[in-house]
Amino acid sequence: MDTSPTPVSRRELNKAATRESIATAALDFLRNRDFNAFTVDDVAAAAGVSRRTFFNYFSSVEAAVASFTQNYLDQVIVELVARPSDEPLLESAQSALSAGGSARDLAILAETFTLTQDPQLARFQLQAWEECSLKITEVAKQRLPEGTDELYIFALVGAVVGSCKGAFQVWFQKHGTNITEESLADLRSLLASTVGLIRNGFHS
Amino acid sequence: MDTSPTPVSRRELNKAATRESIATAALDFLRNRDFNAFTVDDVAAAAGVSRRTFFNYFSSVEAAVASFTQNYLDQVIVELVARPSDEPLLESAQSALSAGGSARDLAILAETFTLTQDPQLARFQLQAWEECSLKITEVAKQRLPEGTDELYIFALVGAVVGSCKGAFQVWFQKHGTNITEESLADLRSLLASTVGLIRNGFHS
DNA sequence: TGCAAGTTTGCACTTAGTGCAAGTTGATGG
DNA sequence: CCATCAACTTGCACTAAGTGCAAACTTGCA
Repeated sequence: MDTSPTPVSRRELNKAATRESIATAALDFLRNRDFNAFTVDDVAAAAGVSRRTFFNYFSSVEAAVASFTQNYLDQVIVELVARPSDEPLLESAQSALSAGGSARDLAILAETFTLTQDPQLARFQLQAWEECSLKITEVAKQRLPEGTDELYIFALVGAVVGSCKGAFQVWFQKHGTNITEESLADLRSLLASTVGLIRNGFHS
Repeated sequence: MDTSPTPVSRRELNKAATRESIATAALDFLRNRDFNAFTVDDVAAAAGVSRRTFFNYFSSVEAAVASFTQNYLDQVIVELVARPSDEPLLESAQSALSAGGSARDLAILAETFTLTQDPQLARFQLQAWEECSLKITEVAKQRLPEGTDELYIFALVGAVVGSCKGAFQVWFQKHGTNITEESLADLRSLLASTVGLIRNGFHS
């Protein structure tokens, strides 16, 4: 457990570090400067990398910032596919959401709900959720019995992802980026309630 | 009914015509050329307008194309707020969705599910749905009894919008951009089923 | 008719994003 | 340890996006 089972090459480590460094630099600029008061060159310089390398990693500053949200949601998907495949889908979803991704990524995901004054950034965040939906749809198609109605699958995934996004927003309104054991417990509770509503219906 | 009740000035008519002309030109280019084989200058020229004017109306080609989706969803919202305010929300939603917006906007909305190979366009489409969610949230807050749980509202709106988006996708997979009385009836039926699932639950 | 307010346009400028070729760095086998 | 190859980084040059500004033009209104 102490030595990583997959021997990670120095190359991969470097790439990961560079990626991280760029994303962090981008986030810092977004936090501290006015929304449009900096350029890609600034971010690249702060990350200790050439402008060209920046674009080798991300197609824009917004994409770099959205990578945190991507990471978080990807982690949730990993948890989801790790669930036993005979477990009911909504239970798997709730477990995966409770397990969650890294606390740091979650904090940044929450923070980006405010940084979303910048419409271009908002669009990239939305795309992260959309890709999450696509991946979940794949999982759902494998889990649900052969020949399940397409509408059921698409509506289910859309409803789960859409309402959970809502739950994250409500959670952030209450707790801000303040991640503690209590606030995380509250998040789990909100997500559980949400999944419950999806399962049992909103009954208008 | 023959003369418009609100006297629309020539100014407004001109602006609307220009806007329409630009959006249509943008859509045509997207249909006929390869995704990145044309520029804003091309679109502006085709619309009979200067490059600068293009940017007075839309911030990008993608925004121009997404305006059709915007229009359609805005129309649905208009239908929604027109419903009696004592009607249960989910019934209002279903009626509004059945009434729908213009058939042309709907056809284009459907079509954009394929044009979505272009990620930047996809992001603008997602933003249209997101703004739709925001507006519905406003309506929901006014309709639901004072003091309704925030989570309930956000989850409900997220679930409705997310699952209906799914329904539109399923519908488009079946019918393409072919809008007939039959296909529209099928769309209404799909949306009704979807709202039913939201109301009564997915029961995993 | 003539003035005020709203719209369009051209121009100049900064920045985003990309292809390409040359330079650097890490992995690998002798 | 070195030679070699593949992967990664960088600089350069270029196209096109997007914006501020001021001049020209349209429309509304008295």
